[in-house]
Parts: sequence; C-alpha cells; structure tokens
Amino acid sequence: MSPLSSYTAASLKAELNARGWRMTPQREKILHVFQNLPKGNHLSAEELHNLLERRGESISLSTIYRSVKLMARMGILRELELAEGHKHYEVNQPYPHHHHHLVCIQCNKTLEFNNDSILKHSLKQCEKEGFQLIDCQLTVMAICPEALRMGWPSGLPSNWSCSRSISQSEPLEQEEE
Amino acid sequence: MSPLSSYTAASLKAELNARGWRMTPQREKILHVFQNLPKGNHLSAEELHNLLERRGESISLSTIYRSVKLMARMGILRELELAEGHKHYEVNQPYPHHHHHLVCIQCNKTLEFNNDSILKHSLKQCEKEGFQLIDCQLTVMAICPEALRMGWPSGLPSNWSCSRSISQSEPLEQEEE
DNA sequence: GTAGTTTTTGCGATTAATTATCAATTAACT
DNA sequence: AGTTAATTGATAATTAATCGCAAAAACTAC
Ligand SMILES: [Mn+2]
Ligand SMILES: [Mn+2]
Ligand SMILES: [Zn+2]
Ligand SMILES: [Zn+2]
Repeated sequence: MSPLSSYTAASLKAELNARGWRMTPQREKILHVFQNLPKGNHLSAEELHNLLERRGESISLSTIYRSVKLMARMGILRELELAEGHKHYEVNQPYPHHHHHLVCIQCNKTLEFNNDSILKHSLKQCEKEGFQLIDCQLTVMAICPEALRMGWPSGLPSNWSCSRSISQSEPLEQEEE
Repeated sequence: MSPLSSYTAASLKAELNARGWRMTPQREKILHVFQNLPKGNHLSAEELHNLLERRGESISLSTIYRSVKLMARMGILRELELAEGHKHYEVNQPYPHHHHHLVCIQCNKTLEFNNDSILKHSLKQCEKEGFQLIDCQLTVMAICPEALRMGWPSGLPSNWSCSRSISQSEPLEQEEE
C-alpha cells in the first residue's frame, strides 16, 4: 500500500493489526464517513457524532474522540486547529494533495488552497534542524469579503479590530539581515 | 506610531483610549512581560499568571485571560495554537520580524524560523479570494532529533506513530493537474 | 481636584471540549 | 470453540476558557 494512496477498510485493518490493534465496525464507519466527505469539509468530533446519529449508525462520543485521535496519530486523519475552539478532522492527503486553510476570523468561513512550496519550505526547515516532518499546516487568518463589506472593523459588535495587521502594501521582497 | 514599531505603555494607552477603552496597571504589566520576554519564548495564560505571581505582581487569572485576548485582537499579541492543548501568546512582530514554528509533537520543543515567502503566499491567496490578511501561521509538526534517537516511533510509550507521514524523499517539484 | 459615568477587576460559578475509569463486549489468534 | 487482550459505551472527572456581578478604578467634564 503506497503512502500516497487512500486507506480502504482492508488497509486500515492491516495497519491496525500490524500494531497489535483491532479493526472494529466503529472504526470502519468513521473511515467511511471521512472518505466520502466532500472536498473542503471538516468535521469536529461532535459533528461526526451527530452525522452518524442521523444515519442511524450511532457510535458513542467517547469512541468518536478515541477513534479520530488514533487515526490522526496513524496519519489517516489530519487534526486541524481552525478558529472555533475545537478540533476538526479531515483525511490526510499527503503530497501532492496537501493543502492549507484560509480562515475568516470573523465568521469562520474556511477556504482550502494548494501550495506545494509551503511543504517544501517546511521540509527544508526540518532538514536544517534534524527533525522528521510529520505534517505542516499554514493557517491564514483573515477577514472575508462579506465581513469587509459589513464595515469591518468598526461596524462590528465587540469583535476583532486589529489596527496593526500586516499591510497588504508592505514591501515583501528583501531579506532581513 | 508606525505599525512596524513596538508598543510602549504610552502608545498602548493611546490606542486603548482611541477605542473608548482604558489603560490599567494590569495591562501595562502584561505588556511589559511580553516586551521583555526572550525571543523564542511563548506564554500561556496560566504561565503568565504564575510568572507575575512569582514577581509579586499578581493579577487575577480572569484578567489575564481577558487581557491577552484583547491585546491579540488589537494586534499587539499573536495567539498561537501549538501542540499542547492551550493557547500561547507572543508579541506580534509584523513583517519583517514575522516568523513561524517548528514543533516536536513528541516533546513540544518549539523552534522559530523566518520565512518571508510564506507571508507572501498568504497575501497572494488573500488577494485572490478578496480577503484582508490579519496573520498567518505555519506550524510544522515534526519529530525532534532527540525523539528520533530514542527510537521514534516504535520505542515510544503509547504515543504518536505515523506510518504514512510525508516522506522527506518525496518528489516536490511538479504541480498536480 | 471633585463628581459622574463607564470600564475594568477579582471572585466564584459555569460552560464546553476532551480525557479517564471501568465493567461488559468483542476481535484476533490458536 | 476457547483464550486473551483490545475496545466499547456509559459516566465521572478534568481542563481551558468564559460569564455574571458587585466593588474598584480610569477617564471626562466641570
Ligand atoms: Mn482541509
Ligand atoms: Mn514565536
Ligand atoms: Zn467572514
Ligand atoms: Zn521532541
């Protein structure tokens, strides 16, 4: 099984067993949900729990938490810290399907984008320091067009109002000494 | 006050008052701690609280939480999601002092590194989507040399063991169709 | 500087996400 | 089929962070 291909129920079982762990219907269902999740979607433990509940394939919340954590540690899922106070998960698609996230800190709208050079820079830094790269996540915190149209930052109810954010017209070419 | 310079107690007060908010000894003390924090250090709310406690300048934990959140929203501090289950803060040094983080997911050792092109890529993506950039954080999750020497992943007690992490010898040049 | 107004603080209580405990169940191996 | 150890589900516990409120303090205008 190539590290660039997707997990199947069979390959998940194989990897679990190789570590002395077990395949279960719960783990298979969870894998299935993530494999069929439309591109650009992310699920929190709670959301995954509700989704399965609605489908009549209920799994206890404890098991949900345990499973996504395990699958993240195995490299099957990616654990994301977006801007909502809880973790989100998605299938971990290694290079070249690796992507990053643009998040509106006002409304939590999240867009994905591909950029291979970020992985390249991360690898370079790892090599320089003798680390072994596992994953890299660029999170771009920004304000979406909708929030801008609504008058961000002044026209907003006790929310973000950054007055010294990095200017979009800042010079960006030269290296600092 | 240039957006590229550091905040002083006076400029903090000016910015607070401009928004109808108030300067307090608590906020001044917290600013002072971050301004004198050695490069590469980050503080959680709890750690900041303890640090001030030890110096005999005790501030209630509620106020600590409120203050760092406020100063992050003002753009004075940067709110970091590293690998420890709680937020860390550092002074927000805009370009060209902007930096990113290489984190060992095994021991939480954190190294900083500069890389202007990441900010450039983030800006490009923001412009493409019509967003206004506030901050961007590349978090590189990896295994440090120490953990590797200890035999990661097999020689580790019920911890991370990614078998399909992005290989360091993967081809990285071509674009996907 | 004093008074008035509004924000801020400190305390305790509260929420929300996640983890721990443990008996009952079940997957894997022989 | 029987043995063994991992896993589940239910519940309790933990932890980071927020909330409500009365007292204290900062700004503003006299
Ligand atoms: Mn994604
Ligand atoms: Mn830093
Ligand atoms: Zn938005
Ligand atoms: Zn380490």
